[in-house]
Amino acid sequence: MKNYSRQREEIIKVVKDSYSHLTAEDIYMTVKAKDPAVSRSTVYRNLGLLVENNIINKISMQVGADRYDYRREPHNHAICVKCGKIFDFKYDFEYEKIREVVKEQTKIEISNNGIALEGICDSCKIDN
Amino acid sequence: MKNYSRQREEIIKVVKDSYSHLTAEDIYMTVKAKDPAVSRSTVYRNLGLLVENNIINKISMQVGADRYDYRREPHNHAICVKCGKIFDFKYDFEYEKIREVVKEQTKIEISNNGIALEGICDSCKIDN
DNA sequence: CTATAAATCAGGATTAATTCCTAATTTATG
DNA sequence: CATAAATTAGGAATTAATCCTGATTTATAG
Repeated sequence: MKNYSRQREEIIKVVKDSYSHLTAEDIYMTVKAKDPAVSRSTVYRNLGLLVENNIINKISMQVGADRYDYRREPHNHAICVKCGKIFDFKYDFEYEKIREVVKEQTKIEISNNGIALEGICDSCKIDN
Repeated sequence: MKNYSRQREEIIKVVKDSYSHLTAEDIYMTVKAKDPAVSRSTVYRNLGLLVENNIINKISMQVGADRYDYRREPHNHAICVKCGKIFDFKYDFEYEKIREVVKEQTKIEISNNGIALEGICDSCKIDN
């Protein structure tokens, strides 16, 4: 992340402007609409850099491709492991305290911007 | 999960006896040591069934293959997104209350057996 | 028991998502 | 303006997981 690039700016913009949870492919298609020369590897490389620099979050999924969202205020995700739908939910976790406890017990510096939980959504429960 | 199978029993045993977080490949290799005829697809198919039936947990990773662990008392995971190491940690989450809140807000029936957080572990922080 | 149906299997082909590689281009630096 | 550093496009390669087919095993019903 040392030099400016038009492509990276556009990728950030796409993720920032979307309030949903996009896949790399979604982002690639959207950027490509504006800049047809952009390549998939540029999208993947930049998404990786942006995650490393805590500008966006990566959500690893049990089903389908990873998702990305722009890092705003902390919020939580409930993910359906059948269809991959992601819902935001509110819950008053003590993020700071959790971070400290984890650091103390495991030496891991947590980067999560919320807590992700998994289960089965309503419509997947019906048609099983 | 209607019929008995020797292969499935052995897969359960491997996951149960290991107190670490195994990949499908780890499990395949261990089962194969006892039963050289077992196939990879049998391992994948059964792991899927066992997850669906809440006998084991699947941990989706930002790096490398998914991991599996036997479903014992609830416990939490801190995962290094660089090297993929998984550490257990203790924290007194109100699992039941969280489950209710998520159900109410999102209609998702949570299956998690604990909470997973991500970050960078000590040794990955040093050699970056 | 034996016949039939249902579930499971092995082995390998296929797919999906991501990473890696290379030579060309762009951006920063002095 | 010249050189070094960062980034790119495009496509090949890799990885993990799923899917397919015909054979085998297990359960069920007579």
